[in-house]
Amino acid sequence: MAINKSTYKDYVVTHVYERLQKGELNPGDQVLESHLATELGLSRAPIREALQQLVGDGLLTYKPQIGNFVAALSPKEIIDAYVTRGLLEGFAVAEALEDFIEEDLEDLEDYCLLMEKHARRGKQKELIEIGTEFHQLLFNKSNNIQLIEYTQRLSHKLHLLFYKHWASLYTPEEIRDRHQELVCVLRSKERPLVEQALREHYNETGQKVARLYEDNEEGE
Amino acid sequence: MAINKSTYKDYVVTHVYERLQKGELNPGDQVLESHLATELGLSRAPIREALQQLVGDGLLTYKPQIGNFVAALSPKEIIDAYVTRGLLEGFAVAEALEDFIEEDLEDLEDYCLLMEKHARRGKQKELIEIGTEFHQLLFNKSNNIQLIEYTQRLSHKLHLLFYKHWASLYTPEEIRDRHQELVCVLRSKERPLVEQALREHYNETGQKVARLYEDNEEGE
DNA sequence: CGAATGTCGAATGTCGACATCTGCGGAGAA
DNA sequence: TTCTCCGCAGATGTCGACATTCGACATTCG
Repeated sequence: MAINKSTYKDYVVTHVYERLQKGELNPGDQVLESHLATELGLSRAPIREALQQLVGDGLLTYKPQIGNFVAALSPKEIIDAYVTRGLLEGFAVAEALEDFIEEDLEDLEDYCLLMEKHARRGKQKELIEIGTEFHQLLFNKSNNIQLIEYTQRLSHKLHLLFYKHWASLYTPEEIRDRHQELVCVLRSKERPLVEQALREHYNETGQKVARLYEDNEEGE
Repeated sequence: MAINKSTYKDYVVTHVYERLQKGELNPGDQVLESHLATELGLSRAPIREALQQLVGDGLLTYKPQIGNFVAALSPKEIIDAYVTRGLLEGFAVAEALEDFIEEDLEDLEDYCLLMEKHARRGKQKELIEIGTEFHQLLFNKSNNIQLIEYTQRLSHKLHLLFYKHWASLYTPEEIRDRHQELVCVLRSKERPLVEQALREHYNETGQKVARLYEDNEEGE
């Protein structure tokens, strides 16, 4: 696990991340403070702080006097989140368009091939890791702190809530082509094209993920 | 103020908002838990929860083992925040372009005139109120929950940190014209134009606000 | 006299206990 | 039998106290 920098809060946050990734916590589940407290050998204070941070990140929803629950996004909310992600990343990349040098683009192309390879071999974990790094390379070129913060948050939220589906959405060829096309558009250095391409990249994925959750209607 | 729904946390948050609006809390100031606790007659627990939420909203910055401070944005960060605001609101409006009916546009034009009037008479509070409502009308037409959440948050942050300058940035005529132009572009129903107009609307303001903070270099 | 160091006060981090509220389940009456 | 009401766990909300860490002042040595 990560180094225990200063407080227990980050440790608890990390722990919940892992529980989410392992699928031990699923959308709609209640996250009990006392349970986490005994599990980690802490009091409820640092647990509560960690949960509050997770609520701020959108991973949990908080109902006063009742508790915290793993976010259960409706199909519409899933699409909304992905659309917003596309908007943010598209703009971030467009703003930093001039900073992408040939070397960066070649690295990105390498990632495309790597993703295809991992997808073919069913190495889901590696596939997702490379995919995440691909997009991090993109929006981290921006030097707009505010923009990066929001993009990072949203990226994190989508990652933890939906990463488990990512390997089943596209065929290995599609994965490669979709990302390869982004690199091509980047090469063109045409700002509007870049923004549009990234928006559609995420719109498409959002639609697909949302379709997986079509039945579960838990509106309020 | 809003109804005190259930817990003290929201009460504390509201209290800090008011302190910020009254100028009793300024960028860089440390926000002491114990001070707030005695001031409100509460223990530190609900205070800490409220402060954490404010950190999540970007109004405070948190330094482990040291404390919470009112966010002191550098000029660059101010510009970044406004640019991001323009991006979000521009997209939100563009997405809901078809939902703006003539009546909405006329309401918006009324607001333009009202803003000019209040500005002329030095009614700062009313001016800001109408200005906020103007932009709320814009982005609240969107039905993208995720987008609205981020826009709302950022709007709130900028409001509390910089609203005090808003009346001194533009002349009454400029205020009217700037917003009138937004309505005109809205009328054109041209998506790219609308996005671009709102981006520039906020870019301009961001530049102006940032200039006010050019001296205060408090890097870390 | 200036700089490094020891010590003290204060603020945050954490804890365990109590107060309050929610939801469930059983007992009793129509 | 079924509906209603009451009371009981168990969860969150809040509190006061202790532990730990940071910053500043005072002291001491070069």
